Amino acid sequence: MPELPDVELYRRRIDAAALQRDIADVEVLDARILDGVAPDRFRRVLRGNRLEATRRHGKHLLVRLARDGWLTLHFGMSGEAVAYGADDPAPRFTRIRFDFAAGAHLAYISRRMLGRVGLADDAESFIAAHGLGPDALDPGFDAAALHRLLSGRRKDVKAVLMDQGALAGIGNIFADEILFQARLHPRTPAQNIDQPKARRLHQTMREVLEKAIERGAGSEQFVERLPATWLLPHRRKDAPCPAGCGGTVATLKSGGRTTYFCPSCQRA
DNA sequence: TTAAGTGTTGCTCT
DNA sequence: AAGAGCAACACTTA
Repeated sequence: MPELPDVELYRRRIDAAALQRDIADVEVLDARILDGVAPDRFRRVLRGNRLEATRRHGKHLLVRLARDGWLTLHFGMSGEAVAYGADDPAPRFTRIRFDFAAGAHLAYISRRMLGRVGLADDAESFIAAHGLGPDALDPGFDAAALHRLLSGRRKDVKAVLMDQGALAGIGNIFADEILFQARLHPRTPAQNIDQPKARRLHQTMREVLEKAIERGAGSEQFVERLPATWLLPHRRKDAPCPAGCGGTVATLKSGGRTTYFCPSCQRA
């Protein structure tokens, strides 16, 4: 379930349960998940090491190691990081298991195998190498920066929001939610968004992402904890518009992704 | 049984 | 050149 808010939850899980503990062993259960590093080297680097600090950039989670650089985690469409107790079994679809000396475990889970885990020398160069734009919640990424980003582009606003090279962290679900709450049609050409609209979009973006983090995005109960006025709990074709406008939720395809929106309150 | 899915990359066509 | 469309990746669920 990993977009920015979900990855933020996984980051906090690691902070709470895995930081500053000696790594007794690491088991790579499926080597296909490793990006550019052989399982034996991965294991050698991690064993006896410690996770010192976490940092999130968009949907990427970067973990500084006590020695030898950074561990990089990306969760694809069906990934998760879960801490669990010494005597508990590893969750289903665990692809990498970290065993801490004190007995606790950390599981990197990826159901569809679309995530990637690797090692990097340096967080900044990793971000640059992946061509990532600023994190969507970076305080420096303000309304003016968003407006600048949108202004030269003919692409749909939704496509820009989801473009990790433009700004990092937003995927299909949260792009729909942000545009719904900002009352913008997903097909609006980016360059048609003027400064006041960009300001509103920016504020909505921050509110949605921050509220999602606060309500536990990535956890099982997340959707139930959301205000009923959000689109997310009503992502079904023909559902009544949760804003109460009287319209019905419709779908369209954008970039091969299903887009949910309310045609009556999100005018083009 | 078929299809669709909270991501990304790489290719093709315009 | 920018952008749209599509397949591929792997596997579950509706």
